[in-house]
Amino acid sequence: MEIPKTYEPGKAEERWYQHWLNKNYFHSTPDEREPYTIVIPPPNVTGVLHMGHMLNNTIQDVLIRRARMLGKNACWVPGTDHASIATEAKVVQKLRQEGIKKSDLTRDEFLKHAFEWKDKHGGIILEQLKKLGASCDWERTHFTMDAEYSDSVIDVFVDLFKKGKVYRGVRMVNWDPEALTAVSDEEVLYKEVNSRLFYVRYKVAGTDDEWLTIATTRPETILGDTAICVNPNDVRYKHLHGKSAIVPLTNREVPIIADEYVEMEFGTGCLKVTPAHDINDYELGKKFNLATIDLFNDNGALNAHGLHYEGKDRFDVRKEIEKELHDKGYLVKTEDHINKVGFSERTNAVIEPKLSLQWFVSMKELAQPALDNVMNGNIQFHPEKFKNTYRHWMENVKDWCISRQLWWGHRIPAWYFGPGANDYVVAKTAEEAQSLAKEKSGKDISISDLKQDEDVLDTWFSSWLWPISVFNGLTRPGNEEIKYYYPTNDLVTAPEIMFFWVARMIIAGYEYLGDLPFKNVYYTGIVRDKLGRKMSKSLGNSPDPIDLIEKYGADGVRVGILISSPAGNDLPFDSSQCEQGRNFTNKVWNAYRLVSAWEVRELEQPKSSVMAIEWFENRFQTVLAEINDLFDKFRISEALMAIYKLVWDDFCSWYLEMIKPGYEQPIDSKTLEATKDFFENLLKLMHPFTPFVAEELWHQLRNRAEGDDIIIAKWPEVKTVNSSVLSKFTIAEEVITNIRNVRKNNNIANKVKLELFVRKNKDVDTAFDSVIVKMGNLSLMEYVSEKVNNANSFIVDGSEYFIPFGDTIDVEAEKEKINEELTYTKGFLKSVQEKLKNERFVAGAPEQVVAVERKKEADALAKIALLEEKLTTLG
RNA sequence: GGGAGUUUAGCUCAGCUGGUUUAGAGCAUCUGCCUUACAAGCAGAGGGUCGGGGGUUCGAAUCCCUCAACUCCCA
Repeated sequence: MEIPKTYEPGKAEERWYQHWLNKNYFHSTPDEREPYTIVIPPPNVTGVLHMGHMLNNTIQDVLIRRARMLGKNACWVPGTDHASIATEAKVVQKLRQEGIKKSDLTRDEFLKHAFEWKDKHGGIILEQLKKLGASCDWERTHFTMDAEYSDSVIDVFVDLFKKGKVYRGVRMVNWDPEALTAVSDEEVLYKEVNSRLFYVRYKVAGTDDEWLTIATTRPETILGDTAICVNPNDVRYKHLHGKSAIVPLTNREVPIIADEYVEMEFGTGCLKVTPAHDINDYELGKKFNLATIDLFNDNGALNAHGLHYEGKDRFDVRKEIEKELHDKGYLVKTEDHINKVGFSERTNAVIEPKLSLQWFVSMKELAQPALDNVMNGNIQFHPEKFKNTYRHWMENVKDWCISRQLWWGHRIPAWYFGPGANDYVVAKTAEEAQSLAKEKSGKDISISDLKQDEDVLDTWFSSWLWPISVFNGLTRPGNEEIKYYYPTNDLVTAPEIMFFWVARMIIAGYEYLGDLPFKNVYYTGIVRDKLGRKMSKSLGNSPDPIDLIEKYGADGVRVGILISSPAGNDLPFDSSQCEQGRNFTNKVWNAYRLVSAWEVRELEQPKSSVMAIEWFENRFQTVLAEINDLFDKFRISEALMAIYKLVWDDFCSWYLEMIKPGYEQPIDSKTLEATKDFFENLLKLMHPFTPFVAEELWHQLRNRAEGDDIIIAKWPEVKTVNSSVLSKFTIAEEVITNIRNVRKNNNIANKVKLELFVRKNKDVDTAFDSVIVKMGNLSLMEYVSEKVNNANSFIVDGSEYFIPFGDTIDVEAEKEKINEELTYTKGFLKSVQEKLKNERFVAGAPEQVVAVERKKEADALAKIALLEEKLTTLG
């Protein structure tokens, strides 16, 4: 049967994925084995796969597949997140295209549309993950709005409320006037924008013509001013302390207060204070008991406090008020100014700090165990540098605003029974709420009198329970699965969501199960394009992962994306890396083609093959130990590189060439069997990274019994290494490379057999001579006591090697080469000798270090002598 | 404004508590080969004063200080 010259991934991938599914290999149930668990960072339910997912999920699959081979009960839980803001925005947009306004729908009608949308687009991303080869336990697929999951979210809200950790309060929130919702601090992007600084003068009350000038970037908020603030140390304004100023246009009188918060150098050193519309002013307002005047409607237009500007948008008012201030003589001047403005991550609207009644989680106490257990190493971050960032945040943690003015999500289980600020209860159901309300109010209240809070919970308020709720750890406490799978092992995610998600999962873990949610957190980098830009939909610079898989094969893409992505570093992605990955799968494919084509016969095993096998055995063991170590340290791409080199360089370029019989020659069975064993072990190491081609060749290489699949094969065992074999081979390798160089320099074809004479200057091990003869294509290898004239020569490990080829030798070129080597060696010798001449070095450095330097000196001296001798011979 | 991190070959990165490192790998580059496993390949080669400056030390890519550039987080 003709085996194709290049590996064709498409069909094999589909076949093997289906095979794995049929065999139920991805499914896990608790048993007596050690569990190994990963919960997927749930992608947005309506999302599509992008390169960031590819990186993230490939790493998870590598970890889970290796764990499976190590004999652990591997469980990778997949699922999706309802992503309230993003999904609701998409549904609103889709309805708008159909001419339906959200405001025309009831909550139930809107949710019906939303669920339709979710059913249509939801889960596409999970199907895409299958193409990548993700070995998730699909029977465990969860969605953050599934009934039982939602129960756990509501339970936690009620519980935290009972513990006094959830409270309702007026707070300055980041208001998105477009989405008409509060957004969390983390969803605000600060950008530098060119704006203007307006210098406006306020009259000092009780004077005829004394003015003070303030500088502001937001003149439209003047109408909400309730104080002027100066620095108490500012001599320019000392006389004004305790006086009042008249706010332009409104003619309101406001106090002049003094606080060190004001920077004397900024602007004029006078700050206008608008507690309703700036977080710092709000704090000042609290401190000085100032009035707050809220100027804006929810949509960013001015309300009645805005006087004649009522109903106009904040940015229009900025322009108009500038003109009015100017016309009335209040505007002193304007300056160009660069300041940072917050934008909504979702709608890109300018965020308006706004006082609003919201629900909060009080974080300080909850955060403590989460901080401690990362700092003390119970939970490990990879790379560790992220601990610093984490600590900084956790030590300064602020209360978490968890209410969102949206419909898509978990509705807040608070029920209002009256107009008073405290006329509400928190309960899971209307019935419970009713009895609580009766109790609280002392009145007879019917269910229809209760009005449930309109808001939903922040999406992260459900995803922080992910590692617990996918095992129903809250709704069915202490169940078999939560006991078995929790704490999970490794979490693979992006550093951007360290606070949104990672920190909060840790908090929830300690609060609800008294234990960490995972032992290791592996932070991936951001996938960037060649120009270093973050890959994003809006830039259109992100390749479609599915296209890449079709072009290079899933294995090729997996290798391409992992080959240069150390933990925590950004990954500049270029599709040429996938090409490298595809080439790798093809290389292995062809190695198989070679091995499969040999005809076995009962032959004596050549010496060179015996040595090759002994060498590769040891080489494999060495690299295996390295790979295991790299995995333990989460240095995934380095582990991949080690495997890549082991397969390509050691196995294909060296080992197979060493044992390869001549063209159309048979092979002895011992060598063939050993080779197939090696091949199997290599496939095992490859399998986590390139599962498809590994499974394919596993089955091609040998006839397999039912169920003998590489996905559940046993990861190779580490054995002790005979390092002397390795060092002997290194010398043989160097001799062979030198022979090849002689061929190349003299234009001698590979087919032409050469003679090699060796003058040993010390004991030379001859174990690999047969390998040298074969790989160098020698007709003769002989040990001599005299140097050989008219020969190309080289020195390896103190011995001289001669290849007579008098006719073509280029004496000048040869001399030049020797001189170059001589210069280098002399330079090297000099640096070593300088060290050794230094008495303080000899006295101060450890004995071993000095001994090493002495050996370097001796070797260099011997080499120089040989080189100089060669030069004289050449004349 | 506060904090953290990064800076080693054209690119992406190794190089642990300073000493077999006049610095390694992969890719890219260059040269020669279509040698029947693979040109998606083989063989060989070139390429870095380790961001600049200063210091500690017998010895610094590695430790300290300083300057510069870039990145991220927080306000």
